Amino acid sequence: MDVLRDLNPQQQQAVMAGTGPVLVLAGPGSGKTRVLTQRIAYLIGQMGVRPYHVLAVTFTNKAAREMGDRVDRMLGERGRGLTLGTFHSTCGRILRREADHLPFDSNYVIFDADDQIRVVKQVIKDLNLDDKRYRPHGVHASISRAKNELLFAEDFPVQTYRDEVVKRVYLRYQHTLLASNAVDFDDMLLWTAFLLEESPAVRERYSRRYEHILVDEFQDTNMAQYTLLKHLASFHQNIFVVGDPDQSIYRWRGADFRNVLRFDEDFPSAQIILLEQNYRSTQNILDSAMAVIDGNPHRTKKQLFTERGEGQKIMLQELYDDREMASFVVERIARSVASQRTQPGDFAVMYRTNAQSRILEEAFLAANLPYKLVGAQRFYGRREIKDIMAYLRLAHNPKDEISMLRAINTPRRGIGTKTIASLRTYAQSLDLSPGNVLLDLGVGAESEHWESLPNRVRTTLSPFGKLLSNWCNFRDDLSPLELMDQIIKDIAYRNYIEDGSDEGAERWENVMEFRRLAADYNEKSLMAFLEDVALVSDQDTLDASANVPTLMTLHAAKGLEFPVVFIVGLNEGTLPHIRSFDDPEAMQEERRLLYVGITRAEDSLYLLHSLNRYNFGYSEPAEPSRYLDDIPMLLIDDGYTGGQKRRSRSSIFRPEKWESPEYTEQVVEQEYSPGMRVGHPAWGEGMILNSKIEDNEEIVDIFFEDIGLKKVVASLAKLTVL
DNA sequence: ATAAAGTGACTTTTT
DNA sequence: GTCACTTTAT
Repeated sequence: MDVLRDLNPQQQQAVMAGTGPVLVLAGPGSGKTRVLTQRIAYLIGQMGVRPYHVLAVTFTNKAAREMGDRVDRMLGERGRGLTLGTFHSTCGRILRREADHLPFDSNYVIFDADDQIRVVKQVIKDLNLDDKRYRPHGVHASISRAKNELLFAEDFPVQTYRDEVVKRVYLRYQHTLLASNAVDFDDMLLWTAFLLEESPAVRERYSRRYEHILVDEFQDTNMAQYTLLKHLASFHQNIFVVGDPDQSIYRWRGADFRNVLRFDEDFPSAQIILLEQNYRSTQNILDSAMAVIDGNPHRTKKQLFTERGEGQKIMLQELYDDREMASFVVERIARSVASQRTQPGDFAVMYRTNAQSRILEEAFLAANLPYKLVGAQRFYGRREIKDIMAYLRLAHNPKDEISMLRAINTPRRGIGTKTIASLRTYAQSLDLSPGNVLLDLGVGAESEHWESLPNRVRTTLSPFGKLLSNWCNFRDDLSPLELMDQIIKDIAYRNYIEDGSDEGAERWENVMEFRRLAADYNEKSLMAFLEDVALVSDQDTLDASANVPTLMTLHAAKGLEFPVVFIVGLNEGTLPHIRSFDDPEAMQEERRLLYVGITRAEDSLYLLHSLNRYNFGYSEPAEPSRYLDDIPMLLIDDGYTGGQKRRSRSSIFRPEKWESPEYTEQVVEQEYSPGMRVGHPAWGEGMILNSKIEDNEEIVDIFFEDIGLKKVVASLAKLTVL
């Protein structure tokens, strides 16, 4: 196979490894996707394995699609029939097929993060628990963790009183899901692992079917995923995994990079292959990445190398605050593009938390430069999309209680909390789902439930029940798009959403966009549409076609590469994030996160930190990230020779608009002096401690009674002299 | 039952 | 500073 000529010896060794377990430890940019796809091509093209017997799993749809495209290019027709998908979609398919062995039907719906929290909230309310003491997010996190550890509610370990409460919530949570004929993300893995574990016949069937298993990003697997892989490989041990423990960044989601070590123990005959040659970055970038990651204990050091040469130094820049950081980024990009050396699409800006994106977006908007932001939440999380989804889901599966609760009074149709409560209690007393009672009430006085319910309740519910039963009747004869249009018309959704405001118009635009997405499913089922929408990830929404800079979190950046990378907010508290401070394991993950970010860069890397960082909308003094100290000076270009003034104040960057005539000609006078008392709209009253003019701005230190010392720019803060 | 006004948590990362 | 949820007034 001549493709092998393009591979280095280690890559070739991996691609052509014989049968049995193989562990490929692949550094960043070492061509792991190529190895995976070539391996598939090798198995099918050279070893005569039928595509039907090959299973390849990834974490994102995008990665799966990319691999699929590459395999397609190499094998064409010969590759048809290969199973290639994310863990969740693969499990989803198995669960639908094997629903007979499971406590739900094959037309189950998938509860997304938002639905999961809603269920927990509902349960906490139903159990009369205090949602201040037991925060839905926290309780859900405990449940999710348990599921990832393959623990059902019945087996939830109880050591504290809180555990006891969580267990009760978990039991009822799971009950609600099953009554709704629903599974959550964690369940998809959990039920599949359970199925393979409990039913030897099913296990054997799938293990024989998937004779060759390939896994991408293996370091991100959790216990459930690892277990199900082990079961699938139980008959043949033909499991080929690719991963990098240094790029494990999903610990909070249950991922355990120790699965890489476990693999070696569970499959003692495993061949281990190291890929260390990097084809992406310059040596300076790799050296700084290694300098950062070497700060983590207990790891096997990797020696990443490239044939690309040293390249430019790492650009380190200190700025006054996040706003200046954003302006700096935009300015640099604009200048670089203007100089014709680069294209807008060559740039990526990465940050630790989503909240940091806003200030960047504002800077791009202000400069009139287009950009794209990675994040599905922006679309699928919108109220109007969730509303329509609730209706579609309800039509598909009337048992879905969460969708029922959302749809029943959106738009308002006079069904309030009281009415809903009596519907729920009544349904519960008969062990029916509220949706089914609702459906039946649609027929009016003929309904078997009619006499049992108060007049007010049944007359308000009946019309909605009628609507719902209509949709349920249509659903199999209509395409997802036609059903959506019918629903939108029946509930007069446009009228509800378009209130004349710009926001209303935008919402309706989103609904139209959602329609276009549904139009792709004319030949497919409503179920397929619902499943795909539930399983899209942020990374999947990235469209590579637009030639504009990309903004994303460091998490979303994994697997991507860009000629120029900016990592912003390299401050203590942001990266590493303050929430990780007290947990050594979490701190190691923060470091890996930066490692992932650095290794995305091909040619240029900017590391930015600021003297002040915004937190909850307040600006407060900030320290540079500790990780910056780990990067050797000689790799760094901080705009000065020798790096002496590395963190000096004079390096503060001033955006251009501040140098516009109005600002530069007019000299700011010092208005405030120590001892004066002032009022601030948000922070209350305070006393001036110090005031000085800097870069034609008056910078005032104020001690506020309520929140302590703050540094503000007088012209921006709306101060009043008291 | 609903709209308006007030309160409090929230910001880590997502299939 | 923002969101979602709760209380209050209509």
